[in-house]
Amino acid sequence: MLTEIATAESLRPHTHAAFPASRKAPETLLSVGVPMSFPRNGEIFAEGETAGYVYKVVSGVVRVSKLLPDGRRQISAFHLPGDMFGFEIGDIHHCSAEAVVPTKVVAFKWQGLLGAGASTSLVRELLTRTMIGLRHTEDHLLLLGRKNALERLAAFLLEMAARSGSAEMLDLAMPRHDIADYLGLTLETVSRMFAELKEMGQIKLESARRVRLLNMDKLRAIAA
Amino acid sequence: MLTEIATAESLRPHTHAAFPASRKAPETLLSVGVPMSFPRNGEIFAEGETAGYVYKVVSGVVRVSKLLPDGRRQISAFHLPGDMFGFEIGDIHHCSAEAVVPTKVVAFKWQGLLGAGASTSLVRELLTRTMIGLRHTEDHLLLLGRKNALERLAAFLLEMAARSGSAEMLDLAMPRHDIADYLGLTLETVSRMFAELKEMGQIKLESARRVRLLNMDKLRAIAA
DNA sequence: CGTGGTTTTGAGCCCCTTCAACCACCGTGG
DNA sequence: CCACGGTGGTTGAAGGGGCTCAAAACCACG
Repeated sequence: MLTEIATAESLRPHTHAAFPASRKAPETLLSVGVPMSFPRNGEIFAEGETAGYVYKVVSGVVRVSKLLPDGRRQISAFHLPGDMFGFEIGDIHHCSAEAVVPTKVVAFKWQGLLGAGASTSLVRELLTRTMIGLRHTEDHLLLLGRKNALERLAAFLLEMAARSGSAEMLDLAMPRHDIADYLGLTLETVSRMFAELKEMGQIKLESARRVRLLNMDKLRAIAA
Repeated sequence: MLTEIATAESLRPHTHAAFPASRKAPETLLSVGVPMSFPRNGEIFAEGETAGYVYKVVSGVVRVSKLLPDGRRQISAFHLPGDMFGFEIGDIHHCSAEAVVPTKVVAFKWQGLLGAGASTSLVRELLTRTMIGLRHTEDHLLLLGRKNALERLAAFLLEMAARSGSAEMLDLAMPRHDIADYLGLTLETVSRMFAELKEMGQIKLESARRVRLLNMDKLRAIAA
């Protein structure tokens, strides 16, 4: 999937560029890929900034969020290795993106991908990825608009399990506050719902970030 | 292929083809379009159905929604004339679409649009439209996750005003129940927020569906 | 006029938030 | 080795915003 981009990516070692513009692009098929790395909570781009690049996660976790003027925050997605993010219509980012943990990404120039000589298959690949994002976001609308706190947390745990190998043992990269801003709750409520799922015998908390899912089917029933 | 849709549609009790199935669409890039019309609350497609077409609204209003097993509903978008909807990755619809009022749409075969000979400009057009949908949905996530009832209704009125010519006089096509399912509220709360905006002197209700926006800037401030 | 669908209004309650305190972990330095 | 501060997480008590349940009002249409 996305072979042209993947090729460009694998051709290049992961260096620690501070900013895309600071590196020269090599002459390859789609040579605009630039490896970058960010520390925990490092800002990849901010709402209102000039766009121009799309990003692919190599390692780590990225959160994409929007802010209200008074500081209320909504995280629209967590991105894991292999995911792409940063798609914009105009030249302005209307979301911000930060590294949840130390993270490596590759940045691709949007112009390079969609320029005059862009192959149909590549544009179609971008279309597919955008549609995947749209589907995920629409599912999340249902969660935020209509599910209660327990259902939201169950759905979150199942989503994370599905995306990290579907193992019963789950390592969460993000703190309670991020989970809360993703699920439209407060961190206290998230903590209480963890406790409630534990009471119900559906999960076991090895630590705050390590969760064992004891009964995925039951969790699916709870997630509604 | 032109008759395929018409035949499939006419099998459903509450959908009607607008024009004779034999009528050919003009020979343009989008020459596979089939006009269809639907009565109020007519089902355009349902969650779980086989996909294969994308739709463009000609007249009327369409709501796209998702359901939970117990009947809770979330409307992800209202589509007005000129909008396109029905984009799917696989061959299964994971949303349903219905006409809010008597509505005319044109259906395009997805295969026809993205087939072997598809032009890059057309694929790019679809990409842009999908990205517009993604941006709208992400904005709506913030509304559902973090805004209170009054802010949600103010944002809704402004959105509708902006999309229908930005006039101060607004004609809402949809009932309170649909507005509620779009905003993640109950219809009673929506009604109460209408009353509150009226109390505040921000709107005037000519009738339940006809709203005069008295102070757009103040409404924008309320919508956060 | 009735009639059915839609909208408004009222009263009580509950889920989640708010505010606050406490705890658990961890790297640092005396 | 333990005191120490800082971050992150849990737990408790109280309050409120939106929901539920209920009934009345409104309106288009026969």
